[in-house]
This record gives sequence, C-alpha cells and structure tokens, in this order.
Amino acid sequence: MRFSQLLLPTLKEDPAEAEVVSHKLLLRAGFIRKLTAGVYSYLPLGLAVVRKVERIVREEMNRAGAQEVLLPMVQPADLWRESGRWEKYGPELLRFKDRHQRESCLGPTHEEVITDLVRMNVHSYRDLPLNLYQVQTKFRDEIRPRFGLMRGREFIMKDGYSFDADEAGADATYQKMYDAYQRIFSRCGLAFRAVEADTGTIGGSFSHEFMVLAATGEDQVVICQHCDYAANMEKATAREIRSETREQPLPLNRVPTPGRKTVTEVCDFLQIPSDRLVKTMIWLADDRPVAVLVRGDHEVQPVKLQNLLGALEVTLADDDRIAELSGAPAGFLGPVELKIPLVMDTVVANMSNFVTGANQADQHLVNVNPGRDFSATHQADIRMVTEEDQCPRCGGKLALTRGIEVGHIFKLGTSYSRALNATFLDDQGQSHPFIMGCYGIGVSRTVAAAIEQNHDRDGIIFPLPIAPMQVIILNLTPKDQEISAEAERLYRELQTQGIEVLLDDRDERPGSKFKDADLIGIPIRLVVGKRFKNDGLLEIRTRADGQTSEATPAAALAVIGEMIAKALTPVDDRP
RNA sequence: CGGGGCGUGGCGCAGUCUGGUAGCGCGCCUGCCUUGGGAGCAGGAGGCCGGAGGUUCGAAUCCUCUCGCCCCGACCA
Repeated sequence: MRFSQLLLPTLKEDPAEAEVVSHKLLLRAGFIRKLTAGVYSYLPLGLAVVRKVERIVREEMNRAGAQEVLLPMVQPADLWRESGRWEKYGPELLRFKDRHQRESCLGPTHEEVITDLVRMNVHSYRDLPLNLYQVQTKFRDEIRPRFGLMRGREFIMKDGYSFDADEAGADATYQKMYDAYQRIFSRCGLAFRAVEADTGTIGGSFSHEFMVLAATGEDQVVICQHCDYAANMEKATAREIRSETREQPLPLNRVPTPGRKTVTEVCDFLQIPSDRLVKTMIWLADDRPVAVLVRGDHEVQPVKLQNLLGALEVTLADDDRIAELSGAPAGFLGPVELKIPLVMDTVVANMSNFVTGANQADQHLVNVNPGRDFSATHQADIRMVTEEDQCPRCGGKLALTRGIEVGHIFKLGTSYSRALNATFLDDQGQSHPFIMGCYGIGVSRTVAAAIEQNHDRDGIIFPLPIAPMQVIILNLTPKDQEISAEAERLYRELQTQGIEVLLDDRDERPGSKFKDADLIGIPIRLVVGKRFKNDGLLEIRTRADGQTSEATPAAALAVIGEMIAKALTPVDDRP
C-alpha cells in the first residue's frame, strides 16, 4: 500500500469530541470517522485492524471446532416474543415496523435466531455437540454511547452459541471456548485476564469475562498476585477474616455521639479504628426494605446483595424512608431492635464488641455482639473485596486493577431452548432441550482496548499481530532517484516475502512522515534517507521500544523477516 | 431519562456578556524555497455562524422553539 494513494486523514490536534485515548488516537490516526452518535465508519487502516482481529478469532474458533454462519440483522418481533425478551429487553432494542406494519428489531444479540435455526434443523443427539458462530455488526441503542469504539451503538461482534446433549458435554464445550479465548487474546498480543463473572439471575451456570488490563478500563477487577484467581468486583470474594483471639462479650452500652454521622466522624469521636464499627444501611430490594450490615471500612456490593435476595433491583433507601423504618436519621442506624429483615456480612458475623448506631439521633451503641444483641435474617458475603483482603484460593495478596471487557463466555443452560422449545431426541428416543452456551467477543472494542493498553505520547503502538501493516518504509527524499529507487525495491521485496508494508512515498517533509508513522503505530519502521545514499545503510526502528539499528538492505530484510515471524507465533507455540 | 457543557470554513478555537454584517492557528490550492522529527516566504480558495421563528433600521451576538453533539449517573461485547 502506498501512503500517497491511501485514504488516511491524520489529524495534528485532538478532536474535541474525544475524551479517552483510544478514541482520540483512532480519530487522529485516520482509522475511523463518526457518522452519528455511537456509529462509526472504518477507514482503510482501521478496517485492516478489525480484519486482523477477526482473522485470529476465526482461526481459533474454527480450530476449536466451531462453524461460521451469518445470521440476519433484522429480526421479527414474534421470535423475540417467544423468548419473552420483546417485553424484557427495553429500549436498547431498536424496534421498527416494515411497510406491512410487521414489527421487527435490529439484532443486539442472536440467541433467538440461532435457537430458532437449530430447532428447525437439528433433531438428534447424533448431531451434537454443535457450535456455531458469526462475526457481525450488532446494534444496541445504548443509553449513552461513548468513548468511540469502546461503547458504540453499532459495533462488530463475534458471537457464538453452542448446543450440547448433556451437562458434561456443555461443560467441555465451555472449556474449549475458554481455551480458544485464551489463545485469541494472547495471539492479539494483549495483556488480559480471564475473570470469574457474576451470572445474574439465570443461576446455576458459570461465566468468565476476558478483560484487557488497562488503567483506563471501565471495569474494576480483582486479581491475585500469586495464583491465577481473578474475578470482577461483583463476583470477587476474599478469604474469611477472623480475629485470632475471640473477645469475651462486654456489656452493651449506649454512648452519646452528638452530630457524628459518618464512619470517620464516629470513629474519631470514639477513638476507635473503623474496623471496630459496623455500619447499617437500609436498602430496598424491589421495594422491600432490608437492613444491611458491613464493617465500617467495607462497602456493600449491590449485585451480591441482589443475588442473595433474589431481587431484580436493589437501591439505597432515601432519608425519609430510613427515618420511617428505623425511627432514626441516617448515620445512627443499628441492628439492635431493628424491625426489618437483616442481612449481615460474613465479616461482621466474626466480629465482637463493635460499635453501631442506636436507632436514635446522636446515640451509638458500643460492645454490640451478634447473636446476643441481634440476630440476622441472612448471613452472607455481600461486600466488595479490598486490597487488604487475601485471595480466597491461596491466601495471596489481592490487587484491584482496571480492565476492558472484550470477551464474555457464558454457560446458558436450557433457558432459551426451553423458551423456544428447541429439543432433540436422545438415544432412547426421549426429548430434551439443548444445553446451550454463548460466547461473545467485542471485535471493534478489542481494537479500542488494544490502543488503550498500547500507546504513548506519540500515538498508537500496535502489537504486531493486529497492526494494520507490519512494516512502514519511509522514503525521506522522494525527489532523490537513488533513495526512491531503493525504497521502491524494498517495498516490492517485502511484498514478495508476504509482508504487509506501507510505503510513505508522499512528497512531504521528513518530520511529517516520522510523526505519522508514530501516530498510526506500525510496529517496524524502515527508513531510506541520506545514510543510505552515503553509506548504503537503512535504519530499522521498532515502534514499541524505540530501538533503532542500522543495516544494509539485505541484512535489514532478514532482520525484519525474523521479527515478524517471531511476533506472529503464539506464545504457547513457541519452542 | 435526569444533571452539566458545546454547536462559528476540513480540524482546533476567538468573537456572543456590551447587536453594526466574521477572525486566528492548523489543514487545503498555486508558486518559490526547503528536505532526518509536523519548516519558511508570497499569493489564493473555502463560512446558510446547527435549524426555524421573533425583537430590531440592523442579529453569530438578544428572546422563543427545535435539532445535533460531548461529559457525569443506571446498561453492556
């Protein structure tokens, strides 16, 4: 590809509309342009990166035994009514009517369509397992699209669906996909972690999210620094905290705490550390009030609470509701003699002689003990883990870090196959619903995540396997015939070797070429300039580490060939 | 949907408070010059000031409505 003929409108300045680095760089590097909110056009080099990711995804999905299909983007409402999601899905589902007034929607995901396809065409255990996937544009009418490709309304996704005859088979398929995902993201050259994820209300199943680790990620994840335990915040647990010496319960005592409402204020006033206090909050689980107890320095994890209570939604009660239910203003609540259901975090259950509110303004209780002074309706892990916690598996140190969710695998079970009556006959002639799994990869988001993780002040630093081009040749002096002839020769030679190369043959000053090369992040830069004319030497520079060396053309070609071959070999396959 | 902000040549912005008919930097075109980190000089093209209505002798500027975009919250690949 010749730069002079390429549609690559690079920008010197950051566009005003972009906030996060991947969005800014995708625009500045001329990879994407916005059409309307959350909807982007991919320009040639942007598309090239998307294709690279897709290719790796396809190779690994195929290797894992999945088959590619392409499902419709426009889907009939009736199918969605059958699964119950026409009502459940909400405004994120873009609905419309065609000329015959038939209701339709743009596919935000394809469980319904795939399940329909399979129920119509697969009837026997002999045809199982079956694993189908597609790479397709999805549309979700997001409440707030933002961050460019990170959260568009229209985005490219690989979604796969598996159908198994029994649990063991479904679990094996899940494991295959887990392994395939590991290979996919490591082949993309990304630092990532598979984390255990919450499965929501479907229950009984399991799920992993694949997170590209980046400081700017939207999701917080917990990873163990010693073993491979990793989970998102909604799911993460910690090794149980017990005090080594169990204290003898002391007499319950009421103390005045005038105007001290927050944990810090009360602790300062009473001269105690915050882990000696238990805070009480009133939550509404689908409008049913519950009191929730966690240690003073801990926070409630709403999803854990939600799952414990089997609620669709949990929210904090407002001040009026708190006063009505406890008889005290917020800041002075406590479990003792509280007349609503009580959820106690496991950590609190192991504490003794702690401080709580007294359910009376300006009063707290000291030496509160569970069992003696109150009893909980539920006792469970409902808090967020912290960096002080220990790994639940190995006791190692936990770290909180940020990530971008680029993949999600999910064991679905039979929820869709039952809803849509998708069944097969086993070897006894008995009918069963398929056991399903679904497996998503945000392809366009992966591109954004790769940039979010790999960039510097000058621009993008693409991992070679997903770079739009592998090599860029800078012809610094297009008007010089000797230099140009060599640049052209190298260009053809690299292409002959099957290497993807961009030749900057523009009549621009060297500075612009260096800046653009850095911006668009092509891994290997080959410069033909004065030094070639004087000494017959080329400059080779790697974008990632800025390492520069000089070599004769023949040596340069050899070095480049090696670098590329090495970068394209998956780590697992290296000798 | 709630809260905040912004719409002015392709991009980034000033001008709006205090009305007088649009300006700067970058980019683009032509020429000269320059060629190892976004040069310099000269000339030039390009703007329904997001849209509609109103006030006024006169509106980018004031008023009303409207559309779009960005940021913060609940959602997700």
